[in-house]
Parts: sequence; structure tokens; C-alpha cells
Amino acid sequence: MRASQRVYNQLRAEILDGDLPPGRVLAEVEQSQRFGISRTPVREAIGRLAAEGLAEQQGGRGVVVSDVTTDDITPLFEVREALDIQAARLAALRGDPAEFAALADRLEDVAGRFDSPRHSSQDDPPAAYYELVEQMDRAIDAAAANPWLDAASSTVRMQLARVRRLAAQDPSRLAAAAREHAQIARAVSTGSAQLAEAAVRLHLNNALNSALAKAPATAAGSTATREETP
Amino acid sequence: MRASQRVYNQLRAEILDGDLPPGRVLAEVEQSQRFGISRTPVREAIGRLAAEGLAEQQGGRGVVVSDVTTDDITPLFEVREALDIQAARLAALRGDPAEFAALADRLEDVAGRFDSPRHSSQDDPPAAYYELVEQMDRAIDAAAANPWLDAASSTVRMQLARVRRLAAQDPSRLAAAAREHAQIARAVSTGSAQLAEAAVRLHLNNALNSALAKAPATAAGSTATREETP
DNA sequence: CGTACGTCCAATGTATACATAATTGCCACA
DNA sequence: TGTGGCAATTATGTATACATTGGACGTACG
Repeated sequence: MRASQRVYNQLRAEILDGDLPPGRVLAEVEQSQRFGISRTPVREAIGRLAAEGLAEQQGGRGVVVSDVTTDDITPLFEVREALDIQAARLAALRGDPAEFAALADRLEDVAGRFDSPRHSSQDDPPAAYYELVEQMDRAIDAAAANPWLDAASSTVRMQLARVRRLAAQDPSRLAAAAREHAQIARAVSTGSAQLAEAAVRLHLNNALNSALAKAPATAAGSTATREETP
Repeated sequence: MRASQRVYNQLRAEILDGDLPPGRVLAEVEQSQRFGISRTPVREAIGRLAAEGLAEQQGGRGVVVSDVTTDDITPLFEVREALDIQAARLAALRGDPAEFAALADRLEDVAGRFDSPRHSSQDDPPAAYYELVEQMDRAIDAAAANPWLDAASSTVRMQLARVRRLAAQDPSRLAAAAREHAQIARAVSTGSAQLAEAAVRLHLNNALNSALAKAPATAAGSTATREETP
């Protein structure tokens, strides 16, 4: 693999894991010495990180890991809502109903197992749930069959992976989230774009509220929002 | 201005204008000689173009201007629909009603002037319309106040600017488009997210149909889409 | 004591030289 | 004549050296 690619992968992982915290400067010489290579591939890697929003220019000189705070949770969810809804709508129209019906079945099963006592050490509902969610995301993306939608989604998902570190998950929400995901899969399997949109909107609203409940209220400055008047 | 920035601006403009057609190889040495600089900043510029989707790796060797065909129109409009709807929804909730009411008034005025005979050489409805649309896009983005939404939108808009060259605009649609834009502005000014969404969805559907009507039907391979069953 | 200007330094931006890999063309052999 | 392999060439990937810029620190003056 090319050196620039290795450095990019490594720096990206460290930023997403929080090992390189927001505000940390990404000096070319420092990183090139750390990786034992020259500045050129490091420079390319940092450029890619900046293009994706994981890093940004520091006042015209120097690149730093970009800052993400709890203030970013709401705007990121707004974009995610737009993209996930469209993906679910397209999947409902284009996907294989049987595939999503099967996913819905398995998600409902996992959701039920959260409440029941465990039957064996093999039975790990959270792990099974995460696996299924990932599988459904891939299925929806594949069914939507839209490369640009994929690209936009992956950018937002990457940022959301960062903010997720700011507000640790509430274990008690996993069962509810699993049921919501099952509803999404079920809606997609029916072929109704409207139903799929409703299911996604519901799930993301709950997920956002859960995240904000744990996130400390930030200083004022929040954008004023008029109430909906339908 | 930095050399890499100049090269990036120039190459980007040439790609968007079609001077560098899809499939054209972007050789580092060739471009560095053309601009009279070294390979390093050229390499950086081409890297940025590739990151934005205007160019792409050619099998592992060489970077070429990415291909856009009429097949891309529908998927691009699907992403644009998702983003524009969300932007309009947020603008309806957060924007200044008076600002968008004023935009609606001016758009309705321009729409009317398309049909009436011109009163002077100064009266150029298309130019006025384009100016107003741009103004409204900026107003919606500003009201939505979501940097990530802006970033995603600008990427899609750039690609759409390329495909627009493939299917020249229908002058007779401008008047209808102006009325649709006026409806969007009016909907946003009422503060109703639902109404704004409906207006944007209507406009983009018409715009897409107009574009596809002029675009030649491509060879099979189009993704099958089940009909909506609400 | 505070501010403003100048010099120095360090990090980025650019150029060039070297290494490496892939494609293409040519030659030999079947 | 076609195919396969090898070599040469060319373009990219990486390293290093040089240029430039922006900031920081120190000093001098108000």
C-alpha cells in the first residue's frame, strides 16, 4: 500500500478514536518523523483529511484536527435525516421486499431478546443488533443504488461517529432503537416510500433526543427556530 | 495566491466548462509544463479535484476527468431533492418571513414579465430570474444555517452544473420555473416546513422531467423501480 | 508600563531529483 | 499469424533541498 494511504488511514483512525483530539496540530515534519517517511505523502494525507472536514486550516498556517462539539449534533442529524430518508424512500421503491422483510424479522427478534433474560453466553443482543444495523444500512445503500447519495452519507456518518464519543450511548435505548430499525426495514419491505420516510424520521428524532438528553446544554447561541405552523 | 490554488481553480473551471472533457487524462507533467510550475502543486490540485469527484483514478495509473452522462441526471436530482427539501424545511422554520415574502414578490413579478412583451432593452427577464434564483438559494442556505448541508449541496450543485451542459435549457420552461421558485419562496415565508417541502418537490420533479425530456434515452441498464403503493 | 516595530525562526509551499511500477511495443516462438 | 513474454519507456510515488511566509519574541520608544 502507498505510504500516503497508510498515513491517511492511521491519522483518520486516530482522529475518529479521539487519540488526536480537536485542536491538535497536524505538523508535517512531526508526522513524517513519526511514520518514518518524508513530508510529501504526509502532506497528501493531511490534505485529504482537510477535504473531508476532519481537519482544517488554522488561520492560514498549520492544520489542526477540526473541532466537534455537542452543538454539531443537531445540524449533523439534520443532514443525516435528509439523506437517510431519501435512501430509505429509494430502497422502498427499488429494493427486494423479501430481503428487507427478513431483516425486519431478525431485528424484531433481537429487540425482543433485549428484555428477556439471556439463554447463553453466546447470546449478545447488543453485538447482534449492531451487526444487523450495519447490514441494513448496507442493504439500503445497495438498494438505493445512488453513488452520490452514498458519498454524502459516508461523510456525515464519519462526523457522527466523532460526536458519538461526546455522548455515550444509553444502553436502555438499544431495545427501542432495535424496534425502530425493525420498523424501518418493515416499511421498506412494503415498498411504500412514505411509510419508509415516516419510520426513518421517527427513529432519527428519537435518536437525536436521546443524544441531546445526555449532551450537556451548551452556552446560548443556539439558532432560534420558529414553531411549525402546518 | 498559491500556485496549487491557481491550478485548482483553473482546472476546475475548465472541467466545468467542458474544455477538459470527460476521459481526458490529467497528466502531472503536462499540466506542470502548461502552468510553468513544478509537479508538486499540480499534484495537490489534481488530488483535490479527485476528492470532489471531478476527476478519478484511472485503474491505478493516471487521473482522468470523471465522466458524467445523462444517466447521472436522475441520481443527482435524487440527492439534490433530499438536500434542497431539508434546506427549505429548515429555512421555513428559521428564516425571516419578510425576506422570503419579498423574494416571492420579485419572483412572481419576473415570471409575469416572461409572457408580456418587453418594455425596454433593459428588461431582461432571464437574467433577472437567474439573479433572483441565486439570491434565493443563498437566502435559504443562510436561513438553514447548517454548514454540513451547505457543503453537501455545493458538491451536488457542481456536478449538476456539469450535466446541465448535456441538456441545454428549454427557454419556454423559464417562466414556469420562475413561478415554481416563487411558490417555494412563498411557502418558506409562511413558516410551514411541509408546504416548503411540497413546493421544492414539485419544482425539482418538473425540472427533472424537463431535463430528461431533452436528454436522449440511454441504453437499457436503468435501475428498475417499483411503483409507489401508499 | 504599554504599544509598536523589526528581526529572527520555524513551518509550510515549491522545486527538483530519485525510486518504483505499469503500460506499451517489439521480438521470439509456437 | 497470433500469442506470450520481456524490456524499455513513461508516469506516478517518494525523498530531499530550497524559497517564502507568517508568527513570535524582544527591544525601543511613547
